[in-house]
Amino acid sequence: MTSDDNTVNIEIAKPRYHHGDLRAALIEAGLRELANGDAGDLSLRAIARAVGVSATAVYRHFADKEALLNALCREGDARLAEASRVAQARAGGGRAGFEATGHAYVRFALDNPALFRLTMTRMAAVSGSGNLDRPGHLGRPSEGMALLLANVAAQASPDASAAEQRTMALYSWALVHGLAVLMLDGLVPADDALIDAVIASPGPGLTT
Amino acid sequence: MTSDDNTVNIEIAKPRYHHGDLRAALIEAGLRELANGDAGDLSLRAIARAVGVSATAVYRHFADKEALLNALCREGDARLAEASRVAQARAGGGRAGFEATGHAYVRFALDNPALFRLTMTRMAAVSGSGNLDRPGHLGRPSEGMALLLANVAAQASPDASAAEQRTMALYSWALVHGLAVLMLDGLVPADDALIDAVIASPGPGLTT
DNA sequence: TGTACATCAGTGAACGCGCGTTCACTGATGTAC
DNA sequence: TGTACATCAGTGAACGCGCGTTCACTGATGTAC
Repeated sequence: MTSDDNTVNIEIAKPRYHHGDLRAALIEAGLRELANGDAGDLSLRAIARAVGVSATAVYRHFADKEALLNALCREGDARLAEASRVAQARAGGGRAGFEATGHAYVRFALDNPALFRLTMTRMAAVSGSGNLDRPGHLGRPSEGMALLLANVAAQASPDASAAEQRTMALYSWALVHGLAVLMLDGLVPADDALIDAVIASPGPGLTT
Repeated sequence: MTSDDNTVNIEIAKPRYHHGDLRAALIEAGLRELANGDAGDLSLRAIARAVGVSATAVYRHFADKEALLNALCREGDARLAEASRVAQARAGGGRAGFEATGHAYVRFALDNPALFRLTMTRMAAVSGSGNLDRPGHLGRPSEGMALLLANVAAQASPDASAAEQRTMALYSWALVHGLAVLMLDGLVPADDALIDAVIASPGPGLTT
């Protein structure tokens, strides 16, 4: 101890990961990276680094990078679903419910751009490809979409055929999804009033 | 010439790039790579390789990788515009024109998934951010979108305000764009009949 | 309560890879006189 | 028509980088007796 040690030499515990659920911590860190992050950049090493763990440690919990990303995809879907549930609870059912969940969908995308992209891009592969076409199913391509689609179905006129209802659901999903992506890509200003205006619009309808 | 040279030793001209417009050839090769390709993978070196030229040669024609990708984006937009024009010419104006250009938009996306993604993702940056909000403009966020939007505008009821027309245009764009992206991501089956059904649908409308 | 041992979640070094970009260069093309 | 020279579009070697993944390992934890 001959050194110029006039500072209190706090021996900071090495920022190694010690206790708790590393798997969960990795997912959390992945989400954090996505939050700051440009979607495509996300690397396994960066996530491990963010947790303070060697890259190798990841393989104790995930088969490979793909598996980690898939877990993030599932988490994104769950969070989108939660946002939808909250919106639904506030707005009730019917048209208001549709508009609320639709708005929540777009908002979620704008608030979590990289996560939203990753989620949607991987969803089909993660959950077995899109099942909007499963006969008899209105479609629950992901937990996150279930409420939005249910609201559309609830609105459909009672004499609509199953196919018509399906088309209606897809129509609404496409509308909201497209709005989200256009705003994400900067092709349309990301503006709450604009979101509402579009979702509330009667649309072009049929003018023959 | 002592070797076992019983084959006709055709001295194949080194597949170097010699004549013509390397810039154009690089763009062409980039499009080809995108056609087989998973969007994010596209590398400058791969494109150069595809043309048969050293990676370094690219810098004679583009400032950097970014500039090359931007050129591909512009080309994608131009091709989408061309597809729209063809569809429009076949269908004429009015509702039929909208449906035709809308279908062409989705088809283009399905036929050129990586190019479509790259184009849309970069468009705002390439052409100066989205200008759907330029006052007085219906919006021409890209050459490729102009026709679709024009068709929507032509359909709008004559007493609609500028804001209403704008909303209507965005509505239709979002619908078509969303459909394209959902199909691209495998969340919805990529099916021409389904495209038509959605585009022709009156939509959920207003049920109060 | 104490000891022997298996399990398990981490470690750091190392691998091979392809990337974007720089550098000094070369050889063909075209122009001036 | 011939020579000198500038221009320009390519070249290949090299750079530093971060990546995903493998490997043999270590040290703490928990269980059996």
